[in-house]
Amino acid sequence: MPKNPRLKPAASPVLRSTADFARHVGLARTTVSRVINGQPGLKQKTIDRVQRALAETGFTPNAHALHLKGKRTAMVGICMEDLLTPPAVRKLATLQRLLRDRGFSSLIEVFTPGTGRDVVRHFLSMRVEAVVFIGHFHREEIEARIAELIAHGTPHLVIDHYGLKNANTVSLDRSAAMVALMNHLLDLGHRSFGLLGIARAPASRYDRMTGINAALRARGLDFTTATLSLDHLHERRNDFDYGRKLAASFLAQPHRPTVFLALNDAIAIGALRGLQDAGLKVPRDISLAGFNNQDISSMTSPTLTTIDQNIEATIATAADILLAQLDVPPRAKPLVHVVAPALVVRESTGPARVA
Amino acid sequence: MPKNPRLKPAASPVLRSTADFARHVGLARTTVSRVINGQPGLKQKTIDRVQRALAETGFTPNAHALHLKGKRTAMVGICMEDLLTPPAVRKLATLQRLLRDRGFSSLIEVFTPGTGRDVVRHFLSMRVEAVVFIGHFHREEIEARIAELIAHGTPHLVIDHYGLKNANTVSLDRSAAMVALMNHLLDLGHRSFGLLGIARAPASRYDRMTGINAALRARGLDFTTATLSLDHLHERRNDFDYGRKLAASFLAQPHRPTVFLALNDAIAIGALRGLQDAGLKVPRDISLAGFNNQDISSMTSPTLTTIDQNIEATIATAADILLAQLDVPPRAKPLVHVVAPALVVRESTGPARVA
DNA sequence: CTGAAAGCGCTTACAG
DNA sequence: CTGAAAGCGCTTACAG
Repeated sequence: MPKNPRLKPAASPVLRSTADFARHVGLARTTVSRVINGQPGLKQKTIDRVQRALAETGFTPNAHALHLKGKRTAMVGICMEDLLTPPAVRKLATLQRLLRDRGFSSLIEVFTPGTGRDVVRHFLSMRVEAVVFIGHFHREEIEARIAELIAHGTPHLVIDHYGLKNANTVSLDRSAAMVALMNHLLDLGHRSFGLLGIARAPASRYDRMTGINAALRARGLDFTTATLSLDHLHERRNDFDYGRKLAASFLAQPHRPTVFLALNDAIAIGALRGLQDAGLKVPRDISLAGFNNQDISSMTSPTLTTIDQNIEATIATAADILLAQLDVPPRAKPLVHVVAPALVVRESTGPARVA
Repeated sequence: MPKNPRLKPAASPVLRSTADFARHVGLARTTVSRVINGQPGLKQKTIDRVQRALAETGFTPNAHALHLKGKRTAMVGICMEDLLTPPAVRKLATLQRLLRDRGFSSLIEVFTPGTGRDVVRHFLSMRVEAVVFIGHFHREEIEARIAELIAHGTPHLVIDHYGLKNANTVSLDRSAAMVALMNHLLDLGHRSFGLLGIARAPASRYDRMTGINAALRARGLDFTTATLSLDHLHERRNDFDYGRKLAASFLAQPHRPTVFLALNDAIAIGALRGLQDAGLKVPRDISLAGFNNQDISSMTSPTLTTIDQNIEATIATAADILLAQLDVPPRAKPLVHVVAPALVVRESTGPARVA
């Protein structure tokens, strides 16, 4: 092995094709191909010779040529809404690992508004065997992409965006999550709920709003009088700082809810900081709940009551559903799977403070 | 357009090749190819006809065939140490975005111990134009991979692992980071330092230990008496919980340092929780510093003194270095770039408590 | 302006 | 047991 390969490129010219390689070993391309693919009926001596040269030169057959010849690409395209929110990244990491374990490599792209078409086109041109979407997307854009995939006969799966037309989906029952959380809070005496970053209008039967509404109705409470949202006062960011600002705005109001329900743990932790900055104690003065059960939620003071998405199980299911679609005629009806969440009660929720 | 494409596959058979497509439009493959590649000298009417059919059918040329014909793959392989630590993911997200902006797609794989060979082989078989490693790897394994890439004439870059033989690297000057932090703490009167998750032996001139040593020596202090590490008492995890456990172990010791230096923000925040659980106030009773300046570090109570890696600038530099290697003869000497960190002083560090 | 032919790097019948 | 030939889906000279 040369000491500095950069200075002696001539010593071992790069072998670019089986033709190059076969010439180098002194055999026919066919023979080389057979050894590489482990086909029977070769002299052990020939096999050894090729294997040794393979190891020495590090020659790798061109995957593109293999795929042209009909070998499956074993690639899955993954469209991410973003690579910044911890739960989304954790889903990606889990899915990537599961796919890798089953021999698939992942082509990962971020699907920013307007680029969806190009991303899916790129996946199709790479002849991926399936496409996964992780996140919540612009409805019409993703539905158009899915129609395109269906027309091409390429299986798809959407993780986290329930209610898309003709789409195979795996998504969390956020309604059930909120029912569980609301019941916990209602039992603690809470009747006035501040919503942090949670959209007002119910969008589907598995949305948070649906659950909040249902839980209130079941106790004979009215949504409009029981909830308050100040989301419109700040630029939407869904991060710590947004939560902190929202908390500050609530404290500037005359009427203060007895509990905050946050869209995610980041907003909840930001709100916690905002409340503590104002000298309030959680949960003595006000209760607080997050969503996602990120690791950090058990490290704050107080620790955070939150919802666990059960990501490992969700993604395992998703991988199964996805791979089951391969090599099988497409289903007539889309497959819709809903995952149950788990309420995690910690220190940040307590009895409602009597006004 | 059919209402439900799944039920009428016969209505629009999937077009798999330019031959299929050309037949569908009633033209020669050559002509279709020329339209797709925007070559001159075609009747506008022909161009329109092809474009329309392209839009209607959603036909996408097979990328593998294109690459076989010599078209560049415009792919970059990215090897990640893991997809779980926030700074690593942020680097990945930033790099992926920059590469995409310049027309490259990213093939992302997690490089777990022992899989390095397969990962790099896969990248080579896909004929990626360059390979990036993000993280800190098993030294011999990554050096072998880099030698392989060099032998294949494929450019590479390692982000975050300084001191690899013959490797192009971009890495943070962690030594300078620790010097800045130590000087800040020494000025506050600290003389006894608890190290949380920070390796004891200096590994290179840009390592944390090098900086800690240098800062102590400059004040005439002895490393052995000035620092204490209890890392060995718990299973290494580098997460919140590891920090919490380490803090508890320190509190069980007879002699308590006046400040904790943590490997990262997660360990620092876990330690903060551990200290608070024991009824201690930070920084009144003990000071605490993290590393990475994650968003969360400005939301804790107290907010965390930490080090900013300046990830955006680092990755921008990395992308420039990487892409500059393309279409250019390989450099004789490896390129080694070191990035300067920034100390971020917040509430968690204060004057040393007098014993 | 359009089409038939060669060739990219492979594998797979088919001959020897 | 090994090798020459065809063909996967493209593009690019080269003819018409």
